[in-house]
Amino acid sequence: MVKLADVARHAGVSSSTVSYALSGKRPISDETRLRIERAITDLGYHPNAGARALAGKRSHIIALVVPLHPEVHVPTMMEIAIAVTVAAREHGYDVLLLTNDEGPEGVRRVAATGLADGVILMDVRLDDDRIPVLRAQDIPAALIGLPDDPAGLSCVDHDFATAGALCADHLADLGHRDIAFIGYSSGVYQRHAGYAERTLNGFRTRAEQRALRFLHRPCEGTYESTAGTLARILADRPDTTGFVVQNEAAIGPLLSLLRASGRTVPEDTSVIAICPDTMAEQHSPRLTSVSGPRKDLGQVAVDQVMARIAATAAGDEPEARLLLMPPELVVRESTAPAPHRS
Amino acid sequence: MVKLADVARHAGVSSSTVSYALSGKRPISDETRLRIERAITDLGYHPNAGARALAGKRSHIIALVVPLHPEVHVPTMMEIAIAVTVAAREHGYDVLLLTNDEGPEGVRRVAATGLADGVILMDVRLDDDRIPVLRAQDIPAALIGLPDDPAGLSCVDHDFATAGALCADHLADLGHRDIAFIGYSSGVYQRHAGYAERTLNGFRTRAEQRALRFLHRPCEGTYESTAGTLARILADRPDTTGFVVQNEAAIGPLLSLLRASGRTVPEDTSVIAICPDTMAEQHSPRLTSVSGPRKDLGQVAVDQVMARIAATAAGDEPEARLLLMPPELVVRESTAPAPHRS
DNA sequence: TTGTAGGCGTTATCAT
DNA sequence: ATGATAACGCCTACAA
Repeated sequence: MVKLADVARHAGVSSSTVSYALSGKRPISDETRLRIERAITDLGYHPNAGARALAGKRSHIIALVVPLHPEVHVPTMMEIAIAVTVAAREHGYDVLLLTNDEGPEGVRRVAATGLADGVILMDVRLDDDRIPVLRAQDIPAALIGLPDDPAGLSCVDHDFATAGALCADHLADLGHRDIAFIGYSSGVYQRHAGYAERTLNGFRTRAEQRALRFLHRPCEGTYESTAGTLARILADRPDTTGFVVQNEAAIGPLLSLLRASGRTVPEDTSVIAICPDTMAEQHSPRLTSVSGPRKDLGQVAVDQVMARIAATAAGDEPEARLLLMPPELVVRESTAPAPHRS
Repeated sequence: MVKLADVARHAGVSSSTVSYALSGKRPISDETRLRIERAITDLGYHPNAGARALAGKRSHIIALVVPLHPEVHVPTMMEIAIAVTVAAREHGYDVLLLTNDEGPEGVRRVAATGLADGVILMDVRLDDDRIPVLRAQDIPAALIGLPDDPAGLSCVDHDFATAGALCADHLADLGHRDIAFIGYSSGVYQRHAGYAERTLNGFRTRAEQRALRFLHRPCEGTYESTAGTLARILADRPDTTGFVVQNEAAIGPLLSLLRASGRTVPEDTSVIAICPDTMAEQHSPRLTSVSGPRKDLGQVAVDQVMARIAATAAGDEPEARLLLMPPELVVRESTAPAPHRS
C-alpha cells in the first residue's frame, strides 16, 4: 500500500506539502505540484479513507435513510436515491444506505460513530421518531417530506396541496361537477404520511371553492380493489365524470375498467393523475397529470445537508429551510370538457 | 467526544482491555466486562469509525453498485438492495451506494481508498467492464448476475434458463401448441444483459423438445407498444393460444388488450408471466408465474463477499462460487388447457 | 486475565 | 512556499 509519505519521498518534498497539494488549502508552486502529481500517478497513490476521516474529522459520507413501506412508489424513491448519490459525489461525498429497521437508532449510530457527516431522511412522517434524535444530537440533516413541526430543520418536498388544487381547478375549468378522488390505501392515511393528506386537503379546499361535488376513496391499487372502488363510486355518484388518481398502481386498472364498462376517456370521463411524467406517458390515452418539479428533490436535499455540514464545521448555526416545490400540470389526452348531462 | 481511553479510565482498566472487551478477541473476566459496559453506557461511548478503520484495516463497509438502466425492474432491484443492507448489518457492515456513472473507476476508488472492504455488483452484463478492475486489484466481490467468464468470481443469479423451460413445459403440458414469448425491449437484448438471453434460450430449447411453435417478440412495455406487439403476433400466428411474458410493464397492458379483443383468460388464451409473486397476485386474473427463489439474492451475495473478505484477511485464496437459484412455478388463474381447435 | 506501547496514514499547527 | 511534528482514536503484538 502506497501512502502519503511515499509520494512525498518520491517527489522530494515533505508529506505536509503533498497533503496541502491535494487539499488545495495552501498555495503550492506549480513546479512542486507537478512533481507531486507525477509521483502520485507513478506510484498509484490513493489516500486512505480511514486516516483521512480520523485526522480530518470528516468521513465525507452522508447517510440516506430509505423507507421500507410497501406503499411508497419504489421507482420514485429510487430515482431520488440515485439523484442523491450523484449530487453527493459532486461534493466529494459518498452515500451510505440505511434502512429503517434499525429505527432511529441507526441514525444515531452513524452520526455518533462519525461514520456519516450528515443524514438525509426519506419518507418523513408527520410525527417521525427519527426527528428527536436529529434534534438531540444536532446532526446535520435534510428531510425529504414535511414533519409536524419543521422548526429548525431543513426540509424539501413536493407542494402536494397545490397539486391537489391544480387537479380541482383543471376539472372545474372543463366543466366537470362530480369528481371522484382515488387515493392510496387507507394505511397510508393512517400512517400520517402527510403527503396524502396534504394533497387531499388542497384538493378539497379548491373543490369547495369551485363548488364541485366530490368523493374520496382509498384504494389498494390491485385490479380487484380498484374494480371495487370504482363500482362503489359509480353506485354512490352515477354522475361522476372526472377522476383524480393519486395511486400509481391503480391507474392501469382504472383505465382498463373504464374501458370495459363502456366509458370512453376522455369523451365520457376525464382522468387526471398525480404521478411522474414518464408514467403518465406510458398509458393510453396518455394521461393529463400533475407531477413533480424539474429539479430533483434529492439534489436539493444534498445541497441542504452540505450547507448544514459546512455551517456546523464553521461553528455557525445552520439556517433552516423549508422548500415546497411547485408541481406542474401537463395536459395530455385523458381530460376533456365534461359531457352534456343526459 | 468520549473516547476509548475515557471509558478505560472510568472503568479503572486499560484501554486495550476495553478494546478487547468490545471486539471479543480475548477473554475478559465477567466483572471487568460489567464495569466496562457500565462505563460505556454511563459515558455514552461510541467507537470512532475512522479510527477503527485506520487501525483495524477494515472499514466495515461494502459497496453496492446499482444499475441506472431504465429497463431493469426497479422494485426488484430495490428489494435486493434492501436485503443487502439488512444482511450486511447482521455482519456488522454498512452499505455504500454506488451508481454506475463513475464507471469502473468508482469500484476502483472505493477499494483503493479503503472506503469499502468489498463490493457487490448488480446488473452484471456478459462482458462487464467492472470485472477487469475486480480481477486486477483482487477486490473481494460478489456479482448478482452472470458474466461471460465467471472464473474465479463469486456469482449468484436466478436460473433463468430453467425459468424459460418451466414456462414451455407448463404450456405444453396444457396442450398449447402455438406460443408467443413477449420479452423486454430490444435494447435489453443488445446490451447483452444475459438474463434475457438465458431465459429465451431455456425456453427455446424446451419448446423445441416439446414440439411447440413459437414466436419471440421484444416489447417496450408501454400500452401502445404492447398493442402493436400483440397485433403483429396475432397477425403472424392467429392460432396462438399461449403467452409467456418476461416484461413487468407489459403484463397489465397485455391483459387489458386481450380482454378488449374478446379473448378470455384463461379459457381462450393462457398467460404465464416471469415476474415476482407479488406482481402476479396483483393482476386479474391472478397470474400463473415463474418467480425467483425464496432466499433473496441480496443475502447470498452478502454471504459471498463476507466469505471473500474473511479469506483475503486470512491470506487464503477465496473460493469461487457460482450459484444459480432455481425458480418456482406457481399455477394461478391465468393458465388452462388449450381450447379445441375450431 | 490484564497492561504497555507502537503504529495505522492524514491533517493541521507551528515554524522557517 | 515549504518542513517538522504532534495529534486523531483505535488495534494488537508483546509483556507480565
